Amino acid sequence: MKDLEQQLIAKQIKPTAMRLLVLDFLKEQSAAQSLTDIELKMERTDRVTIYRTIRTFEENGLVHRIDDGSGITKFALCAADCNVAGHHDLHLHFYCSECKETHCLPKTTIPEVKLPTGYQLVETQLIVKGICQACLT
Amino acid sequence: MKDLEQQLIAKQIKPTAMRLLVLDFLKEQSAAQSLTDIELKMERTDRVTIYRTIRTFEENGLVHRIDDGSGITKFALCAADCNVAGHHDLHLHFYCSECKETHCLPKTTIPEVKLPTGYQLVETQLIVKGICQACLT
DNA sequence: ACTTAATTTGCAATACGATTGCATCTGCTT
DNA sequence: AAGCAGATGCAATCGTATTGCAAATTAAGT
Repeated sequence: MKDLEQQLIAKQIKPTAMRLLVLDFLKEQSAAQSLTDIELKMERTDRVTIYRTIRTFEENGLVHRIDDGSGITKFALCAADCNVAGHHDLHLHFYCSECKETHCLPKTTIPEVKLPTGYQLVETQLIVKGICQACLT
Repeated sequence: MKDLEQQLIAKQIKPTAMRLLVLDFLKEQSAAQSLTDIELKMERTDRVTIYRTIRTFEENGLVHRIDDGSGITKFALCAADCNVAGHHDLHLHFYCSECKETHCLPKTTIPEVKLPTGYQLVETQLIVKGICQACLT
């Protein structure tokens, strides 16, 4: 548990019991989780607390928000080298229309986009939909 | 008005008064519109009717749905060469964090993405966030 | 340990977009 | 003109996101 605490402290987040539990939970997940996912899969939880915990995590650059087009916001732990200032998702997200799970694909980089003149780019977000490994077999 | 009717008929949509009004409205917009946008900007409208009208348009490949990450689904007319079978957005969408408007940038094509083996791609969706021309000046 | 101040947590309540059910209306067919 | 199918409008519901407030917990000082 000590390492979880350290991880929170490193991001200037006070390590409360709840936060440790949520962080621990998120670490075990391979797919991005919605608030409802977390609420249902964890025991003895209050939705609002999860909501605020995740929001704190997000503000401090510990998790990033993913909008995979399903209409439900999901969250996943940031990579170790994420920092608060620019923790935009530089990797793409894969949404499986079969199992409805969303996975981060950090290995796959986002190709650079050239915008028409006059547009100033701040963030690029790439969602790829298809069928994932597990569902293909 | 005749051309609007033709446009609906060409997509196998029965040209009712409501549908002509909505199509006409959409044609005048430069930015993608949410249901609420349409409801508020058009007069004498019922949200549900707009909802179903837009859904019909979408199913018949007349408009496409845009999830720009704002949490609110928006819609825009498809380009002329869209067809029902594969009217996935092959262009990218630009979301201005200043004016909150979402514009289609049909001229800018989506770079090809190479997925890890085992993933089967169906659709690619690219949202770029930043500041648009109008808001920069 | 004890008190106090500041966060955090949990419950209730609200806001809002999306969606459905159903009754009515409209327009076309016979 | 009657009948029928689809379109429309209203009421109601669902689910997620979000806020207010009081109780509980944590951190800090004595």
